[in-house]
Amino acid sequence: MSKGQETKQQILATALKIATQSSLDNLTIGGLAVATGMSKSGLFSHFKSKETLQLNVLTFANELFQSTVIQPINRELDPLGQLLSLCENWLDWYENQAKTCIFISAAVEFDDQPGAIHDQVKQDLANWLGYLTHKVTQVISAGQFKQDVSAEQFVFELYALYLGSQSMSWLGVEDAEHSRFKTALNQLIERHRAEESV
Amino acid sequence: MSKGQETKQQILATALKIATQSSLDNLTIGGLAVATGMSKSGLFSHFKSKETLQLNVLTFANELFQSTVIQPINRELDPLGQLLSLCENWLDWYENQAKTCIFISAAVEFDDQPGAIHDQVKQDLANWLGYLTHKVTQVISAGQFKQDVSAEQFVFELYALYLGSQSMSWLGVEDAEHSRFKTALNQLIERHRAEESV
DNA sequence: TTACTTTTAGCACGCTCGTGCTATTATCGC
DNA sequence: GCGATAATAGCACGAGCGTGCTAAAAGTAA
Repeated sequence: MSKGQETKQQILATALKIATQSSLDNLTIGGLAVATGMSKSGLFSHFKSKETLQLNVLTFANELFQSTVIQPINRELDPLGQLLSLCENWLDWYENQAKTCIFISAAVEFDDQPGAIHDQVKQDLANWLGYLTHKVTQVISAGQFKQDVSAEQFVFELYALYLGSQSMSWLGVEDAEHSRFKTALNQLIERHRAEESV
Repeated sequence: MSKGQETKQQILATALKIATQSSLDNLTIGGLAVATGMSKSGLFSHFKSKETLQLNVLTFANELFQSTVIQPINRELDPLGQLLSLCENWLDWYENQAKTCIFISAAVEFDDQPGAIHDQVKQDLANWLGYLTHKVTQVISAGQFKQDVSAEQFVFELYALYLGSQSMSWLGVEDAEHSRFKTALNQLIERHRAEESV
């Protein structure tokens, strides 16, 4: 990797940290330059525009999400085990970052603001929910969930719980162990579990 | 009401619309001045700072929330009926606005940004969730929910569904009738309903 | 080492923001 | 109607933003 690519990755790591703590559109070239110890224009020349920078941050976040949430799940577990493992990694994701998920806050911030970033965030979220749906479908096929379970409805409720847990922990109501989330998740799973597999 | 108070309310109505469509901290004095047809400084003198303006917008939103969501519920219904009525009004709230709830987006935008607005939004959300919890407690006391139901856990799940519905409809997955939300809400209620009241 | 390319810094620009100051205009109690 | 008070407009400021342009420095291959 050339020197340029190297510092570019380092810039993006810092940018992701800032964008997560603050927000993707409060991310400022000048602020990022200070945080990385570079000059504003030196940093800027890596990305030809702020929008490109933001898109690169999203790509960087995606790669990190892939490698810390999706990739580490044990493929030898049964489908339900994989789903549960995925949920744990997913919780860790927002816990290890600044208690917020950049995709979710970016979705809120750019919901009204059409453009490339809006589209990208939407795509990223849709991809992730699609992946979850795929996994739930596997659980159903494996006979661990009832056959008439709607994977889409299940994922909706799961995703809702995730959002709720984040919002509640921001309010200082949800505890560090995500008790409310886990209680609800267990009930959600028990409700859908096939009888013979209980 | 004096002329000043009158135009101030009108400004706040416009400001709420903008802040809901866009966001509370993207709300700009200049933009609001154009939207109301006033001069920047003329508008500014109503509020001594931008922060005061934003706080006033929150107060205005609270009053509107009170009068359109909380106040209209029929007090003669039984507790569960009141809770359901509340949920319907709550759905209408974010549906009638720009498909987003200003409190929720403000909570996301100011989660990292300490200050008066952060505190106010947090307080507002906590108040609302507290009110919901109070209502659920009444449903339990009235014997319509099982006696061992945790009102806090119930409200957590209800609130999570609300967030989920909003996020999903932004993604274009949830339909206009909030099918996923309503399906989940029905199940949530049935799960907690006392046997003898089914 | 040399020649070429890539990476970085310095500087300036136009723009928008929040906010003060001063004057003008409208409102309202007497 | 008049005089005091409140509301509004005009204007300017300093700061921060994204973004170009040009030169210097660092990296890289021969």
